[in-house]
Amino acid sequence: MLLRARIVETEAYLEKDDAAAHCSRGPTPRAKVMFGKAGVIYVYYIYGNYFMLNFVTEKTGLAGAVLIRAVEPLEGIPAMERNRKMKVGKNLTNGPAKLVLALGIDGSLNGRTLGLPHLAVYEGKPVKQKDLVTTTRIGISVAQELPLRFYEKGNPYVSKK
DNA sequence: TCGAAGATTCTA
DNA sequence: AGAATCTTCGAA
Repeated sequence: MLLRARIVETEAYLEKDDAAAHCSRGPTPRAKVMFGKAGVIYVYYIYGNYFMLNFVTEKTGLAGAVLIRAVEPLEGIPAMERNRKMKVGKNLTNGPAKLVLALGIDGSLNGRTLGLPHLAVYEGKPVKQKDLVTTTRIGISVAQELPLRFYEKGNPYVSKK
């Protein structure tokens, strides 16, 4: 079953001067994959229930990742709805834990490199410059002032506060 | 070891 | 507005 979706909201987590990033306290057991090479998948477990999907962005030895906060479903939507196991409507993939569930992702992808058959990223329909909105990040208690959240203006699958 | 906090979501 | 739920990490 092929599932496809378009990334419409992301947040960046940096190595330097970003206390909200898991890598800010060095390569702990959890955060060490953030110090790997670009293109590695970082999936972590949080709040006793959810997985979050990130892609490592910096070269080996430097830390950094992009959190995928929301996607627009394109193909395999019935399967995604089944994966969510509840009534969802437009809430199918409009949040970081929701999209992980819809796409059938779990911790087994952590540390693996992007690519088929498990998970691949391709260049898709670009976000127009005028529709690219930059704001502060959501759900963190430190470094809240950094403008590191990016989303497509008007897209119904962007997460709500 | 222990305890607090957490890149959230759902229900009431 | 608050609970659910358990891993992670730093301090003791």
